[in-house]
Amino acid sequence: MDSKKRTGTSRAVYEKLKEQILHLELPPGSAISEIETAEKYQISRTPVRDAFKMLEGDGLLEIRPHIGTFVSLIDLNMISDILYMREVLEQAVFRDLTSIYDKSHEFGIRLILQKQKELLDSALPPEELSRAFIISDNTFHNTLYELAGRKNVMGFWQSINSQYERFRTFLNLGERKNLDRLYHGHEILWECISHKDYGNLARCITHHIYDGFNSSTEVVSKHPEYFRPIE
Amino acid sequence: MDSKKRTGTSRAVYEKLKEQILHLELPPGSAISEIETAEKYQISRTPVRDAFKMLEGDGLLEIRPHIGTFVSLIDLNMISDILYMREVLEQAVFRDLTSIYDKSHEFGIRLILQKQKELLDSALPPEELSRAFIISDNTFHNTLYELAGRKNVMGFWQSINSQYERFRTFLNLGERKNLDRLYHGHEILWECISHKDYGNLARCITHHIYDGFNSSTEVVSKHPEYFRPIE
DNA sequence: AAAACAGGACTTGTATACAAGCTGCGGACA
DNA sequence: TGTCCGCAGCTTGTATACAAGTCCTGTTTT
Repeated sequence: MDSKKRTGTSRAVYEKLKEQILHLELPPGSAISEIETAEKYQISRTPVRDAFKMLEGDGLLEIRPHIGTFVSLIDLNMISDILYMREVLEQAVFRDLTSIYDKSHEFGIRLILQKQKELLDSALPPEELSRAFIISDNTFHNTLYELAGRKNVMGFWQSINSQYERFRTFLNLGERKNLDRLYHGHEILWECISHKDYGNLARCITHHIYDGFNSSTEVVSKHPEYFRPIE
Repeated sequence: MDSKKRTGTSRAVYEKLKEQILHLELPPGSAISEIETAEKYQISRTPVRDAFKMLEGDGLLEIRPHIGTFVSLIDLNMISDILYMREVLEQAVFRDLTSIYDKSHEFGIRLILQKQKELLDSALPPEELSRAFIISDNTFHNTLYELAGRKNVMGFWQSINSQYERFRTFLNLGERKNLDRLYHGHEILWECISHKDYGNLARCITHHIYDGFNSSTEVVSKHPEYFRPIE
C-alpha cells in the first residue's frame, strides 16, 4: 500500500536496500557509503541520500555525519519492547475480532492457513521457504487486523516494525522448526477466535509472539557481532 | 532526547517547522514551498528538503512531486486509531506499574501534579497556558511509562504521535475547560495506581483518553477546512 | 462561442561541485 | 622509544544548476 513508487529512483533504492538489510545480505554493523551505492546503481548521491534518510527513520541505518553510515545493530532491548507492544495490541484487537466473529470470516482465513501448510510441505530451499512463510505470516496477521476493523492500526504498526522483521529473518536462519511452530500457533489462534474462547486467547497470543524470541539465545550467541551490546 | 542536533541546519529547520505546524501557525492544508522556506532562513534547498522529508515521515507534511508540499489535513480516522492504540497500551503499561507500585514513586508524581495545579491557577494567557500544560501533560505520561520500566515503548510512541499532538493543540483553542478535565483525569489516574485499584484503572484510562475527543464535535465543525473529508 | 493546444511559471527531483569534519597514518620532535 | 602534531583521504553536509512534470492562462483553431 505504501509501496506506491513516488519518484521512482529514490524509492527504488530504498526498497532495494531495505530488502537487502532485512535479508541480512547487508549484515548489521557493516558500513555502506553514499558514493559507493550511487555508483552501483549509476545514479547521483541525491536519491541515495533520500533513501538513507528513510532507512534511518526505519531504524535500519545509523548515519554518523562526516564519519559514515552503518547498518544498525539489532537492539534486543528494543525487540523486547516491540514484542511487548505487539502482545498488548494483538490481545486487544483479536479480542475485538472474536466478539464480532462470524462464520463468513472463516473462508479467507482457512485459505491462508492452507497455503501456509502447503508451503511447509513443499520442497523449497530453506531460505526461500523462510522468506515466503514470513510474507504469508504477515498476510495472516494483516487479514485479522483488517477483519477486526483496525486496518490503520496495522498500518501504523508496520511503520515501526522493520527492526523486528530483520530479527525474525535472523531467527529463521536454518531453523525450520520455528516455522512449524509459527504455523501451529496460527491454527491455535484461529481456533480460539472462531470458538470465541476468550479464556485461552490472551495466553495463546502471548505464547505465539514470544515463542521464537525466548528460544533464540543459542542462535543469538552465534552471531554476537550483529547485536547491540547490553548497556 | 532525540532533539540532539545532528547537523544543526536541517535539524533546526525541522524543529522550527514542526513547532509551527503543531501550533497551527502553519494551518492544515496550507502550502509551503522549498524555495520560499530556504530564502526565509537564508539557506539552500538541500537542508530544507531534508526537513520536509522528516516532517513527511511524521505525517505532518504531504509532498506531491512537481505539484507542491502541503501541511497535511487532520485525519480524524487516524486520530481515532491512535487513541485506540494509546488506550490499549496505557491500560497495559499502567497495570504493570500498579503492580510494582511503591511509596517511593509518589514524590515525583505529586511534584508534577502540583506544578500542573499551579499552572491552572496562574494568570497566564490562554495560549501559553495550553502550551505549557500540554508539555507538562506529556511529562506526566512519560514519567509513568518510565516508572513502569517501559521507556522505549514511550519512545516508539512519540515517533507516531505528532499528528495527535497537533489535534490536541487544536482542541484546546480557547477551551480552558479541557485542561481542567485533563488535570482531574491525572489525579484520578494516580489515585487508581497508588491505591492499586485495578477495577477502576482501565475505565479511568479510557475515559481520560477519549474525554476531549468525544466532546470535540463543535470545535471541529467550526474549522472543517482543517480536516480530511471522511471517505 | 467553445474547445483544443501551446507556452510560461511554478513546483519538486536529480546531478554535481564544493565545504566541513572525523580518522588514521606518518613524520618530527622531545 | 614514545608522544604529539599535521596532513591526506575518506565520510557526510550544503549550495547550486539543471531536468522533468503539473497547472493555469492566453491564444489559436474549429
